[in-house]
Amino acid sequence: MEREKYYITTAIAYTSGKPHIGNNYEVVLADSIARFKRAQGYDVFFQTGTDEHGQKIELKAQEAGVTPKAFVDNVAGVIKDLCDMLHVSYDKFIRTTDRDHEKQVQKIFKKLYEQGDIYKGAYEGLYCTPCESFWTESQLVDGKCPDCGREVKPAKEEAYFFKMSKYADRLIAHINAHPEFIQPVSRKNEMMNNFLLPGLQDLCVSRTSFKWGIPVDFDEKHVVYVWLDALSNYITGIGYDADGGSTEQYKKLWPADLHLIGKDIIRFHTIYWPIFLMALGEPLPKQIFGHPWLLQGDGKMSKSKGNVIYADDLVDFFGVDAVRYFVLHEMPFENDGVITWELMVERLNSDLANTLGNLVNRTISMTNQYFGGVLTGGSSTAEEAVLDDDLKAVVIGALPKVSAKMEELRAADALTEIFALFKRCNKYIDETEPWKLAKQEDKKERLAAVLYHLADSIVTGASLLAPFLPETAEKIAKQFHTSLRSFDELDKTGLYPKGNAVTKEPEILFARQDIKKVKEKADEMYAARRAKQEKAAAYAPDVQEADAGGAKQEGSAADTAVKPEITYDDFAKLQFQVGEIIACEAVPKSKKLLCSQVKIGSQVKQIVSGIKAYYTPEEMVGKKVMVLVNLKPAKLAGVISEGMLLCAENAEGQLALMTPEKDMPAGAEIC
RNA sequence: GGCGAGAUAGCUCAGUUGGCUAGAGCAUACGGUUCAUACCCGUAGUGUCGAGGGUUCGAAUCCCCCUCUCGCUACCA
Repeated sequence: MEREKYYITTAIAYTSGKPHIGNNYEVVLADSIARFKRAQGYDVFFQTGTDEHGQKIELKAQEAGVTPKAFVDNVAGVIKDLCDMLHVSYDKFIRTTDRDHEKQVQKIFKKLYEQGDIYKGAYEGLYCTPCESFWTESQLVDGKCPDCGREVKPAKEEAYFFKMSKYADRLIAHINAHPEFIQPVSRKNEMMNNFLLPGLQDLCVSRTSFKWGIPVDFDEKHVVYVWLDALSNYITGIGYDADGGSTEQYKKLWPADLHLIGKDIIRFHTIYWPIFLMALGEPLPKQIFGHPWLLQGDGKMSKSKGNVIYADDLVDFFGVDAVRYFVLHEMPFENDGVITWELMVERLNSDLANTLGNLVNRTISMTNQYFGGVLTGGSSTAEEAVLDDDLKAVVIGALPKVSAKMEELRAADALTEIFALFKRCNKYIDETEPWKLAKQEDKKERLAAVLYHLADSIVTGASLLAPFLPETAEKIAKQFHTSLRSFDELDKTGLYPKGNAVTKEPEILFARQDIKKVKEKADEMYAARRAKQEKAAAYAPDVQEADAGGAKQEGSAADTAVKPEITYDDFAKLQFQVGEIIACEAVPKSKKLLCSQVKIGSQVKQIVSGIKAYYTPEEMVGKKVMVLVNLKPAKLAGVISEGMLLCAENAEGQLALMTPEKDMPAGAEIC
């Protein structure tokens, strides 16, 4: 009988830099699901990989003085190494720079173009030449450019568009008919209310502003939009062919059973991707799960502080399985999880060292002390066996419970169920008191039986644990000189071979850690990293933060998108002056806006700025700031704004007002 | 501003269609035990179930309103 297939994917990681631990969560969760499904007997195919095109990478490479290809080769290598280090059992690691992927994306683009879903169009309509910007009717202020107030005229810039609206109704129907399609369900409403029900805009699926992408083969000025490129990996990786020559593997695996992604890219996966697939005439993936994030709790993670936690740091400190356990256990289902060194140590000590490690250790130790390591099986009276039956019931009941949790993708709860089994074993030891039995000559058989049941139960527990902590499960089996069991044997007890001997030298599975020492070590590591960073500020893609799952913020503080060169005349059109804030208040009905009265020379202008998150109205007053004064007035949240306060903005979007370095009068020209 | 989610023990959360003295884990205290990684087992807790009002024999659970938090989205000149 042929086994049922299960195709699972993660988002492919964007190769702009090394991902931190929060990003590795996804691939560990996917791995646990994949391993669990394999253990359940499914024919699993697990794909992960890297997303390597886009302007941001082009810029990063430029900055580093290397070719984009060299840049992504490096980062993709780092990402793959992290996967391997975390024992991620992917079947395929796809890169969007793989030749066959690129070729298929070109074919897909062409196919969609030829059948009319992609059309050559333009940024419709109203163009302001000096600003080099397109505007829609609704964006105009008094029929003129909202930026400079000049006339706009109808114009076109060539680009390819995808007819999203054509498929919107079908997608809405599909989502309504398949409540499990978008998980967690709360995300479904967001997609419906924000995008689908208001009406989908056609999506621009090509770019001409940069080169690092897959060229449109029939129109080489254009490269394919990164999301069309990246999303296609799920089918190109398993042998899809747009010309109808898809492989047997593709026919078997598609549609995917699960796309595991971060909650930030749900929109691309639940709207654009399904519509692309509809256009290609392919079935939709069965389920898309947008998981929450694992955030660093003790202070903001930042490159400059050097306190970003990477998976390899944690592995170095605690070992692979402790890290896997932490990210799986600490991540709830819908809310973001938190990672701190304290929490990490707490979980490790409490669950892994105390409950599990100590259980294995004490069982083996007693077996050695009382029976020279041999588990004969022993025998019990009917009265004694009552305790055993209770233990066995828990052991046998474990697999169904764990499976039910995994069915809902609740890995954290599944782990809790497994640990309930180990806790039950500890309790069993207390109930049976082997050390007392050991002192009674006539209880030898009972003692042997107790230890046998323990060993037998622990091996079952370890087998359940294997998808989550593969290395630990193997270690446990090895200490009992046996092998892990397959899931279809887990409804039985008494499988441990009688007469078998356990190891003479039990190994500590997880050493307890002291939080103070761990913190000290972490601080040392941060300090060392800062020092190293200062030295090599230039080319260090492996210490830069990344956007996991293909999030593409164009440009960061360090390297923002490059704007076209301007002439001195262009510059001279802008008038900057020093302004003094004489009054300031929050704009009602607005979350981010402050309204300031700014004295500039003899006049006072009212200026609205989106800086409420960074300045209180009180601290604004009295500040001398840099003002763009000849900006056309505009209404913001119903309030007139007659200029712009200039700020510096960092990668996190935090703002700082620009002030003169020496005291200058309000109204002083900035030139 | 629009849409949505949430506010329960010190911490993280569970609480099905309203029903007996509101639960789990971790942390804390006490007791037991000693095979074991100062470990394990047991017991004990404290909670105005965010504020107020209403429906009901009865509400953490339903309705109204308020406060706060969060998510998506728009805006952020």
